[in-house]
Amino acid sequence: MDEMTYEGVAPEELPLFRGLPVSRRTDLMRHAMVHSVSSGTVLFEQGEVPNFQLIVLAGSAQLFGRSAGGREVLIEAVRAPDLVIPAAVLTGAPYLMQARVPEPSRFLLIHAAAFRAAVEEEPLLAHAAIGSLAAQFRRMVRQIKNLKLRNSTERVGCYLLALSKRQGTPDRAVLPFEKTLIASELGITRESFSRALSSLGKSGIRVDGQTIEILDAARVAAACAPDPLIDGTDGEGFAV
Amino acid sequence: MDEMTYEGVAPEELPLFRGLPVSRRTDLMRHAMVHSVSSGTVLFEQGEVPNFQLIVLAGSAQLFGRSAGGREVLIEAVRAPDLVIPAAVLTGAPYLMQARVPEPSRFLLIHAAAFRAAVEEEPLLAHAAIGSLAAQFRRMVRQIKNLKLRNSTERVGCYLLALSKRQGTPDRAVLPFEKTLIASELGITRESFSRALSSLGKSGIRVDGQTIEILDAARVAAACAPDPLIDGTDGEGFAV
DNA sequence: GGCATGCCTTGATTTGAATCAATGCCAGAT
DNA sequence: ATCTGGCATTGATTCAAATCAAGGCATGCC
Repeated sequence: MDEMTYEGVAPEELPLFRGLPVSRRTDLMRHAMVHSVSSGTVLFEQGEVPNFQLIVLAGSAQLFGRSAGGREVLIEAVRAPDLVIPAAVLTGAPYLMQARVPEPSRFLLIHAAAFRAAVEEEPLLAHAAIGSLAAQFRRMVRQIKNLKLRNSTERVGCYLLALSKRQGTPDRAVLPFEKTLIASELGITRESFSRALSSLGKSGIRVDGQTIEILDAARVAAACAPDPLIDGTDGEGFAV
Repeated sequence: MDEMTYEGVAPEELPLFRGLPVSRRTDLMRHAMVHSVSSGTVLFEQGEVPNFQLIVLAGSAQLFGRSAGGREVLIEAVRAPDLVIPAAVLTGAPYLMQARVPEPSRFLLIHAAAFRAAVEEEPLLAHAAIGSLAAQFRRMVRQIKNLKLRNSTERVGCYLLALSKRQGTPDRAVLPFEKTLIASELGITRESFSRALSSLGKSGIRVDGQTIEILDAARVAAACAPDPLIDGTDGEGFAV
């Protein structure tokens, strides 16, 4: 299929809404709309107070942290289906990150007040919000451990191993976005990322554009000490 | 008062339980117990599956991340009254951090399954859990921004400014624990922390043991570029 | 007292990563 | 086909922070 721009779920099919009383769902949908946005769109800026709970129906959003000096780093990518920073929306606190869209994507926007009210009253929604919040919290903890306990080469190596595992291809990994972005996600410069990749060459890694061949995963693991409590994912305990 | 070892709230007075149907509260308390623990106690290890939701009634808990190599860093301190990593308990996923107690403290322990069930069914509890999760998520995001966007001296300077503000003493800050620990929280070595403090001397800071005099907060701020979206706290939106 | 022990500071040195700079390599536009 | 702009690599160099090493200053203990 070409024009696969808009894959993903229809709003009514969201696991988030599964099992919800029909009245509740229609009520929520009255305070909601679907937005299709093109690559590059800024969804919100850091410092803004949330107006909507955004839900990724298709595509993804990238969350950036920016310093006063204008330097910008990728903190997280949110993929469909998930909530975009429920922590800010549910507390009504200003966003700590900017959200941008790296590919054509579709979002469900629910007015913040309506979403908060619905979560307060509806245990199933609360459950979904808790699942999303918990998963996001744990991703942040993993990232902090990664930053504090590993050097840059280890971070890169473990990133590749985790990626290949997630993609189901033990002998290679395809980078999901530009190397510069990945570098900032890993807390290093693009140059250091490039050097880390080439220094992993002696552990059995070959770089070909966005594709990284992993010739000897065991050797990479020996060099980088992957750890399920840092690199793992929690699986789909709570779908949204 | 001497013997102020056990300050803090009584379990029945927890905001968490405020407004809860009495039946629910007694039901929860049947699955709960209060534990008073001495300094140094390990509450749980990273990798363990949670048995209890721990709630800090008095004192605090420190959360550490450990690498395979045995290196250990402070990730967060949880102070009364708050939940200790609801993210792990509510998802049933293994702890990503070890919890230790740095001072005599008192905890309420609620059996994990009972706590999960209660949160599922009781909107008020769900609300409290969401508030705690959201606040903790945001603290992690701030920490990541701090690590990725600042150098070590900036981190130390902003830490001191935030501390003095939190303590209500604009002209000084009292370090809440050993410098080695704070250093690991800030992602640097104790030596670098010490050097950062002395290099902040030329911005108007004097070190006297655990007390740091801030002679000229404006100059420190100029050197370290504090940012409410990194150093701020969200206030007590959701008390637990 | 004297002497461990733990925590911190300071200095010397090394090292990992950032920065600076140049070049290469596309994909898309003309 | 040639130009162009964005991204990536590579090398040279600088710089920040870690590491290594020594000493200081408490506190508690015998």
